[in-house]
Amino acid sequence: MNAQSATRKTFRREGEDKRREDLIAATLECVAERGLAGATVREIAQRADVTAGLIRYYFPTKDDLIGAAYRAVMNRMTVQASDALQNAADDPRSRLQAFVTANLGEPIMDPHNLSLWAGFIALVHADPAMAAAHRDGYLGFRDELEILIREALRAAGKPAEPNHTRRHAIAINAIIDGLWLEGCLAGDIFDDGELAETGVAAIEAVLGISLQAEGGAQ
Amino acid sequence: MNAQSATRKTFRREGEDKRREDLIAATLECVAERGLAGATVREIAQRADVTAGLIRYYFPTKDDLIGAAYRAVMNRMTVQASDALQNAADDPRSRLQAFVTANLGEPIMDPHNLSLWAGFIALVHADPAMAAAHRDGYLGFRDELEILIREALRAAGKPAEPNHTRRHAIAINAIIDGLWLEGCLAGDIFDDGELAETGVAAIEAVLGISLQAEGGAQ
DNA sequence: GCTCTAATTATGCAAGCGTATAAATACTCC
DNA sequence: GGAGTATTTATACGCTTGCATAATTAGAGC
Repeated sequence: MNAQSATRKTFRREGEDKRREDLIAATLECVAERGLAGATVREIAQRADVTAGLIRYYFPTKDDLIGAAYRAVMNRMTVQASDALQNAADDPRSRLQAFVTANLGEPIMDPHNLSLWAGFIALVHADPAMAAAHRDGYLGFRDELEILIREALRAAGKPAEPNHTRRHAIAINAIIDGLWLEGCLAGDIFDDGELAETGVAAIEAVLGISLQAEGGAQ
Repeated sequence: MNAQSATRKTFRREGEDKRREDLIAATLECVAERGLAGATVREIAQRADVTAGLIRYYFPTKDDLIGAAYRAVMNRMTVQASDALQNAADDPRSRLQAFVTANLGEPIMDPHNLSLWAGFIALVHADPAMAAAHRDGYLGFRDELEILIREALRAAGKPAEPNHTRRHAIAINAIIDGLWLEGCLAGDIFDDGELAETGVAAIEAVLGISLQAEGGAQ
């Protein structure tokens, strides 16, 4: 009978970094399409065009891969938001507006990102390490936001005491998170850009300033 | 050898409603403690002091049980928030404030609720039935909020056009959701009542009115 | 081109999963 | 108090999962 039926899979030896990235990317695809439960080692491997065993070669356990994927997503979102700042005007108010708008638009506001994020958040309660990772990310985000807020207030000629900026950062962080959530969950029931507009308007109200560079304080 | 070693489990026949509730409660315990992945039929059954097969007697499939549990959580939170309204003063502004404060305090703002909610949200993207269930819940909450907003604006002598109240409902819903999230995830880094205060202040700023009954419009 | 090694494949296993189904039993009704 | 039935237990099956490990091979270095 066919002597060469079971031919062994040919393969290339990739660099360690490249493989890791590919595996993480494949993981994200799986999670995006069928949720965390759909991200099995076999499915991930198939999508990365690799056999399942290789995953263990790069990640001690599946949870490590999942954790790496989580960090990758969070990092990606952070980088994308920072990119928006790079391209923003110099005026602090414009920068804050750009930051908000970036976080409430593509590609950050995406159902796939939410699925990943939610899947991990659900684990935070059970896994202290994951909880710490999350808290760091949250505080980092809020600190970045607080700086933007302080500078925007100053540019508008308003006082920016730590007491107030902390509270403002908490509230504005909530606005961004909440709108991001709404958009990810049911983006189709909102007009294009509606959430970003709503967010900017709400933030302007909270801070009592306009985020249009032209407009002044009060 | 011991003739009576394997004694069959004794049991009581419970009413249908009671059993369903018990099974849902057991499911919520499992999800809260170890995430959705920890909610296996066997674990749930054990916690409800019942054998696994019984679950299928009340729920055609495990997914049905999970869906029922999700609806139960959402319903519970909604009811708790509505209860707060029942006990609130008559003034529409007080009512809105009470609603916000209730959503940003115990027992609604609780890590367990977040774990449950997040675990389910992660499924929304993959499961259309769950997505529909969620959208209904979300829109119901927002509609209730929009009514409170409209009446608060009117009581303060401000115009309340549908265009504006819709936007306000979106923004304020985001504030509540976002702060709820922050509180659930890291309640210990906030002072008692800080999040509720922050939320009320932000909402007052967005609406341009005071929510203290004494204070007037503008 | 040969050798050596690290990267990759292939195979298997034990555990846990959801579900199906038959046997047992607690309760209801007469 | 005996019969009948709806509820519950018990058992088993087929799959899938994550993980381990042995066998292979691509590519680097000499």
